[in-house]
Amino acid sequence: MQRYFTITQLTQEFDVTTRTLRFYEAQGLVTPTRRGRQRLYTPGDRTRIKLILRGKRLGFSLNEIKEMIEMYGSSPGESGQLRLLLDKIAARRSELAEKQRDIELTLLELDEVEAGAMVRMSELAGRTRAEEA
Amino acid sequence: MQRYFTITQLTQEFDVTTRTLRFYEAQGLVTPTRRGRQRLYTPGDRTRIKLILRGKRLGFSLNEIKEMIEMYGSSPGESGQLRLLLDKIAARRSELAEKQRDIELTLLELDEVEAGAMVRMSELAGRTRAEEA
DNA sequence: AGATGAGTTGACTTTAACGTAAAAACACTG
DNA sequence: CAGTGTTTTTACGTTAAAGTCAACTCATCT
Repeated sequence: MQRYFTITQLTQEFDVTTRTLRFYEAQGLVTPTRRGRQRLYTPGDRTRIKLILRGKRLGFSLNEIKEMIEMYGSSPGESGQLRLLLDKIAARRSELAEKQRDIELTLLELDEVEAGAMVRMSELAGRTRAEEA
Repeated sequence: MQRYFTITQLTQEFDVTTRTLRFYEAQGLVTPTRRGRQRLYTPGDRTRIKLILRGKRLGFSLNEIKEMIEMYGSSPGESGQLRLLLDKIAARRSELAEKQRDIELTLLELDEVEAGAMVRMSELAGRTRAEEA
């Protein structure tokens, strides 16, 4: 049961460079503790990195990702801030829903392209058999 | 029934700048015809622009998008090329599937954040009623 | 003819997200 | 204790995807 991860452990696990992790730190996306100069990443830091990379795969910018991550930790005491938080959540949800639709459409189009390719494939096979005969 | 779109029509419809559309053209992503110097976009060009923007929303780079768009138009006559095409399709599909999973996870987390916020909200409401009494 | 407005080209600038290289600090290993 | 490997800081470079600005063309309106 390991309490801390070194930077290289994480770069290997997530296939990123140290430069990348330090950059994320400079942007305030993670804040590993230090033993002397050395960075020590907690399991919590590791989770945040996972969130960051997931956000990137979905095409969010680091700034957007930062906002989302901050939503996770925040528990605003004031009702106005709570409303703002709920609004942000709703906004993100509809963005994600749009991405879902985009994916569905793209998958459908891939189906069509593939179907076309299969047809061509069988045409080729037929021609080959004909030539063999 | 309009055969052509001007560049500004499309910038308004898709909320992009002319610079953007010209840039996409320079990258070979669209190739509007010309009347003199002026660009004329066909409905087909318009569709391609839609595809580009959809790709961007999903976090694909313009190069990746170009590859995908070229897949659509391609009908390779040779079986090796066909295999390559099918492989690319499969690769894209799994990428998209990963994005779908990423979205699901993110949505679940948003649910949690929202639930937390609702709890806080009702706490605040309770306190307010208590103070009124 | 002059002004107005849409469109074009070309060049330079910007921003995000890192890459790369240099120099120095530590930790161990023979 | 010299050498080796890992990590750190600092600083400059790079790439993708446009933004911005200037000068120009062309058609149209007055």
